[in-house]
Formats: sequence, C-alpha cells, structure tokens
Amino acid sequence: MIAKVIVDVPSRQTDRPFDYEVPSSMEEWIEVGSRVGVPFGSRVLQGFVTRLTDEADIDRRRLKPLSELLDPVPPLLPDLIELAKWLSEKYCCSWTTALQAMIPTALKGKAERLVGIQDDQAAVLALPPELAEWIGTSGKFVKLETLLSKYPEHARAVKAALRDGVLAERTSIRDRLAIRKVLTVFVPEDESAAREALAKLPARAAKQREVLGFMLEHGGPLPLQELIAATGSSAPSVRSLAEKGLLDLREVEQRRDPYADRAFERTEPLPLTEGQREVYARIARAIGAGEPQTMLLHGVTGSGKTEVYLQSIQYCLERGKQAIVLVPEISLTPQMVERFKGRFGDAVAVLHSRLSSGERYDEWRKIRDRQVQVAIGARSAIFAPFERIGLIIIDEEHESSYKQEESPKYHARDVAVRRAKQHGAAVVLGSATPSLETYAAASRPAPASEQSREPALLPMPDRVGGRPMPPVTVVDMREELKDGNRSMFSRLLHRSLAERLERGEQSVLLLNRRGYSTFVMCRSCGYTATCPHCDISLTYHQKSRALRCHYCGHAEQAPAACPSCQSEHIRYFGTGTQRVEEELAKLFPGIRVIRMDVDTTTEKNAHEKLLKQFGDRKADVLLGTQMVAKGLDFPYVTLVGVIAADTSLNLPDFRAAERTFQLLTQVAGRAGRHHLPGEVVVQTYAPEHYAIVTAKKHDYASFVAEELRHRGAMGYPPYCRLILVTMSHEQLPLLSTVSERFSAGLRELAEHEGVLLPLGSGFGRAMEVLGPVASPIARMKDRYRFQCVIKYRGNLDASALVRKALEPFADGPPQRQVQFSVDVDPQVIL
DNA sequence: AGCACGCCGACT
DNA sequence: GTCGGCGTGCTC
Repeated sequence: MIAKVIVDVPSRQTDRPFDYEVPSSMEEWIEVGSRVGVPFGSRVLQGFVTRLTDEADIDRRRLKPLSELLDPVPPLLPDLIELAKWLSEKYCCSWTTALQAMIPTALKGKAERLVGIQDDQAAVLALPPELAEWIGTSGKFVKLETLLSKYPEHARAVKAALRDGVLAERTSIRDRLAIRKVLTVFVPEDESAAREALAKLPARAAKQREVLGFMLEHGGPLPLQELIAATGSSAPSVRSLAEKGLLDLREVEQRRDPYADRAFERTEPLPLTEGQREVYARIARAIGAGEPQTMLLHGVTGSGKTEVYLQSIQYCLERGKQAIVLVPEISLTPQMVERFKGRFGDAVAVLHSRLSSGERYDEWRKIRDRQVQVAIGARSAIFAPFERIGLIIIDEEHESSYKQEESPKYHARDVAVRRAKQHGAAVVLGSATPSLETYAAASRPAPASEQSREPALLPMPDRVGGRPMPPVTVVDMREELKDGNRSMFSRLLHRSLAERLERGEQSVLLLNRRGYSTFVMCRSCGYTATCPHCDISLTYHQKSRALRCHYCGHAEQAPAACPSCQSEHIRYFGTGTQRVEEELAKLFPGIRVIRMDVDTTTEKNAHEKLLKQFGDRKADVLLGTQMVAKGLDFPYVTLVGVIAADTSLNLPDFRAAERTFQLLTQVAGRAGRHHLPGEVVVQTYAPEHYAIVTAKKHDYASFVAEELRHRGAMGYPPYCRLILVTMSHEQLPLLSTVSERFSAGLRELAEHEGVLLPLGSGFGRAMEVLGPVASPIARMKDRYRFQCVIKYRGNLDASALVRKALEPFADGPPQRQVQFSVDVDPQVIL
C-alpha cells in the first residue's frame, strides 16, 4: 500500500504529496487524515496522509516506509483533507499550512532524536557506566537532548557510541503537548484490609491516619493534589500509604474541562414568536433536505436569534447530525456558553482562544471522539472534525474577526459555505447588520439554476415581546463646542448619566478606540515618537512607562523631554478610556466605573470577571472599546452612550461607513432589552453622515442602499472582489523592480485569459491590477512594503492567476528574496 | 524549510 | 595542496 503524504514543510517546492510505503503493521490503522512521521531527506517530519493507493508515482525502489503512525484515531477526516486543498488554492498558501490550521496546536509535532542501547552486551561495556545505567536496558530509548544535557562531559563518548553502533539512534515525532496524566489516589480493592490497617497505624502517623480515613470515607478516586489540599497532608504521607498497599496511586488520563466546576441549569425550548417560528421552519426544512443551502438570518438586535439557533440545532441533532456554531471571539461570553450548555449539556464542546492549548486540545478531542454533537467556538471551530454536519451557524456574520489575519488568511464564512457543500448541510448566517457582500448576494434574485448558491433571506424584523428599538439621539459636538462645552461629554449625555445614577440604573459607554489610541506628541514642535524599524507611531504603555511598536515589538523608554526640540511640553496621551474614566470621576464623584480595554483584559478570564461584576450591578458604568458593543445582555442597562461615533468613520478604509453603522447598531442594541426602556446617545462631529443618520433610525435598508451607491461608484465589493498582494524587502530598488515585474506578469496572464478589462465596462468577467504602490505602512521591521490591489468580478479564478504570477518568484537566493503575502478578500486595505 | 553537493579564497 | 564560504537543488 502506498500513502500520499503532505509533509510539514511550508515551501512551494514541497507543496505536493510524497509517496511512502505503508508498513504492513500499519495497514489496518492508516487512513486518509492520519498523522504520520516520515523520513524526508535526512530527517523525520510530521505529515498527513492525503490518499491511499496501490500506485506509486515514482520508482518503487525509491520509496521509503512511513516511520510511525502518530495517533490511534486520525485527527483529520477525508473531507478536511480535501477542504485544506481548497483552502490552499483559494487563499494561496501551502497545503500543509492549511492542514495545520485545522488541528490544535498541541498536535504540532516536532522531531526528537532518541538513543538506545543496541542489543550487544559486550559493546555496552565500552560506555561510561553511569551513562549505560541511565539509558537503561536495551530496547529502551531516551531523548538525546536530555542525555547530553545531563552528561555534557560524555558528549564525545555518546558520539563515538553512535558512530560505532553501540548506541542506536531513532527519530520520532513528539507532540508538543501530551495527554495530561494526573496522579490519582484510589481506595484499594481490599477495602476491609485497609480499614483494619487504619486502626493499627501508630499514633505518630497522624497524617497518614487522616489521609486514609478521608479516603475510606470519601470512597471514590481522588486526584493526589486534591487529596493533599482536602486533608492538609503532603505527598510523602500519601506515598508511604501507597507503599504499604493501603492506597493505590495511579496515573489517570485527565481531560481538562474548563467548565467542569460549573453546573449549568438545564433549559427547555422557549415558545417561539410567529416570526421566529417561520424562520425556524425554513431552517429545519433545509436541514431535513440534506442539500447544501445558505440562509441569511437578518434579525434586529433582540429579535431572539439565539433561541432560533438553539431549536434548529436541536432539530439537527434529532436527525443524527452534528452542528457547528461560530461566534466572534469577543462575544463568546460565559452568558453565551451558558445558553448552549444549558440546552445541550455535555453534548457541547467549547473552543476559544482563552483556553489553554491543553484545554483546547481536550475539547477538540471530544469532537473527534464523537462524545459531543455540537461545537461552539471562534473562527477555527469551522474545522471541527465532525463526520455528518447538518447545520453550521455563524452568528454576527459581519464580524471582521471571522477573517484570519495570518496564513491561511481564510474567512470562516466562506469556509463554512464550502464545508456545508461537502456535507449537504445548512448554513445560517445571522446578523442584525449583515455585511454588504452577504446581503447583496441574498437579496439578488438568483437565476433558477443557481438557486442553492445564493443565500436565502430570512428576515426577523421584530424584537421579542414587541419591545421597541431604543430611541437614538444624535448630538452634534460642534454645537456643544460653540456653546462653550469643551468636555468630552455633551450636556445631554451628562444629564442622562446623572439620571441613571439617581435611579440606580446602569449605563454602557463606548469609545471607538481608533483615533484615540495611546501616542506621544510634543506640543511645542509637533514631534511624535515613531518606530525606528516601521513607519508608524509608537504607542505609550502606562504600566511600563515604555513606548512600544505593536508591529515589530520594538520598545524604548518614554523620554522626559522632546528628543527633537528638548521642550518639556511632551505629552503622553493615555488610552482614551483612561481619560474618559478620569473625566467621569471628576464629573460624578463616587461613580463606579468598570473599564474594559486592552489594559484591563489581558489577564486570563478578566473579561469574564469584569462582565460578571457589571452584571451583579457592582458598577454604574461599563466603559470600553468595541468589546462592550457585542452581545451583552444586562437588564438594568438603560443608557448607551457613544463618545465619538465618527472616529471609525474617518479611517481611510472603504468599509469605514459600514463598520460605523454596524458598531452603532450593535451597541444601541444593548439598551433596554428587558422591562426597562432604553435610550441611546451618540456624539459625533458628522451628524449628517448617512451611516449615522440611518443608524439613528435603525434603518438598515436605507444604509445599504446608500452604501451600495458609494461602493458602485468607487468599484468596491460587493461589485467586485479584491485580492491584496503585499511585497516586502529591505532594499527599496530591488523591491520596486520585483513588484513591477510581478504586476506586469499578472496583467499579462489576465490579458491572456481575456479578462484584463476595466471593471466599469459592462458586467462580464473583468480584472484590474492596481499598483504597485507603497503600502499604507510603508516600512515594517526594516523592510519596505509595496502592494498591488487586484479587483475582479465574474466567474474567474483570480487566485489561480495570482498563484501563477507568483511562480517566477518562487525561490531564488534565500537572503535577498522579496517576500510575497497574498490576502484574498482582505478585510482592510486602508 | 533543512541539508547535501559543488565550485572558488585563506590557511597548514 | 586542503578547509570552508554559501549558491542551487532535492527531499518519496
């Protein structure tokens, strides 16, 4: 049997399967998706089996055998292997990079050199005795690295022994993280004997008596650490009991269940409103049909989307299929998890980045081992190794966090649609503010033949319980200034906050962070601190009093005087939220504020804790950046204030208006979700901007109409698609030549295909190549950066053209190589 | 990505 | 006359 293996070398030249002989001992176990160790050149690497066949592409005599099978159960399934291939083509990355994105980091194996004694008694005598003893008997292998670090003085002897064959060497792939084993204490089988022994333990062995007594009373097995904690004893006491045979001490495989210590109250399906019922029926029908179908669930905030999700999943599970739920990382809150755990209990695995890699690995294994039927998680949960997916839900479909910024730069929404196609599953994209791409596709009347390719539109325009959308008041900050109010709070917001304080209700304040971020400026000469390696400003970190570049990590001490003019009028602008907090304290003495931003949420679970405090009404105001806009649901929040709505409007990105509208709508949805009516105050310097006007009216349709006009005029998605190619090199002239050659080459290929046409002409296939021009961040980590923007439309494989255009630049001299980075469907092009 | 093979300068 | 620079080409 021959296995086609993708080896873990992310270069263009090795981005194809290599053939290996499957040893007969592995034949029964090996599958497409198995992870294996293979000899590759002079080393052993990790790889994935992509196909099993009897035909080798090369001379059979040149084949090498697989050296090991790394997991008893394949970590990937054939559909994921195929999906990875698709990812690599669409997003222009290597197959192995795509495969790596699908498995937990814990499984990224690394080769390790092992040495052991050959079965040759006489030769062993040649080894230094302590070495021989430590290595142990023949057949046992120890890590070479460990051996050398333990006995550095014997390095020569080891080398000689390896050369002479006294020591044998083997290479093996070792997982970065093993399954966690926990030393666990058991009551021995012969419990009565232990009881008798307990009575006979001498009085001075007080600890042991206590421990044994506790175990006999407690009964069941208990992790050693817990036993120690519970009895105030120490490990030696337990061990000596174990040595006497009065307790058993064994290693037990431990699942790291991050929710183990929490009980979730079981919930039952809620009665659906008529609107919910209709949507649910459509989704259920799609699941039942077993045909791939995408639906856009356009439901206003508070319309009860989550309950529809829950019941749809229920239906899916009843059909014996599995479901994946994607949620933006930021809104994967305990509240959210609770709702799913509450409904489906142990059938849910939760995957998010706040978990340790061990915890994530264990949650992932529940999926692979078929112990759960529902996976809820951020972006990468789309790769959950389920075998029969019936439903994929993407909540807050418009969120940019579904796009991965590193290679593979995939968009989870597009991957979901593709995966659903493989499984005949339904995809539900849920949002109050769908992305323009999705909405345009869903509302476009599809030709009959393409019915299933366009998402169906499922509207949910009403809030549950008929609660109205909260009224939004827009305050023109220019008028405030004119009237002599120079505070960051308008008179209305100030008054509204005061009222909430009086009534004991809560407020949420959103500061659109960009434009307010931390930086350093000299008020005398206008000097700003910039990174010496990148063309961007340094940010000021109050805690360490350091200036830091968040692209390359460069850090320096914050200067006391301006390095340029020596003036002492250099000012450090703290995070915007800190300033707001200070101001609040000044205006409302005694006000209790919870601040949520990068500074206060770095600690693990900080997020969770802060939200819980706010939920317990331990604060009057929740102040934060974007993260307070998403998915929070607190009954006593009756005021939402947006400090500066237009900071995101002024970003030089074509999605700036869309982002602003989405943010305002989302945050407004946080107010008045329960019995108390809510109110929203939006402060801005651009009250007439359509994003703000339409957000005020909760009028998505008008926003879309206006925004589509702009996109059409400027030639941006959804009227075309984009690919951003960024090239970088230390030397500007070389970069300039190479980037010109690349864009010329790409134009030539497009010309050859007959698609190199201006997008403004007609409606067929067309492609434009813009640039190269200097990137918005023209230098990063001492490398200059140029970019090309490719716009295209119609049924054409632009990724394939880009890949082809990249070929001549494959690899040359490693040092002076221009780096190419391809971003298909970029979220920001600035 | 490694690592080996292969052609031109400063050493025993 | 050899050791070693890293350019280029391969890895089943």
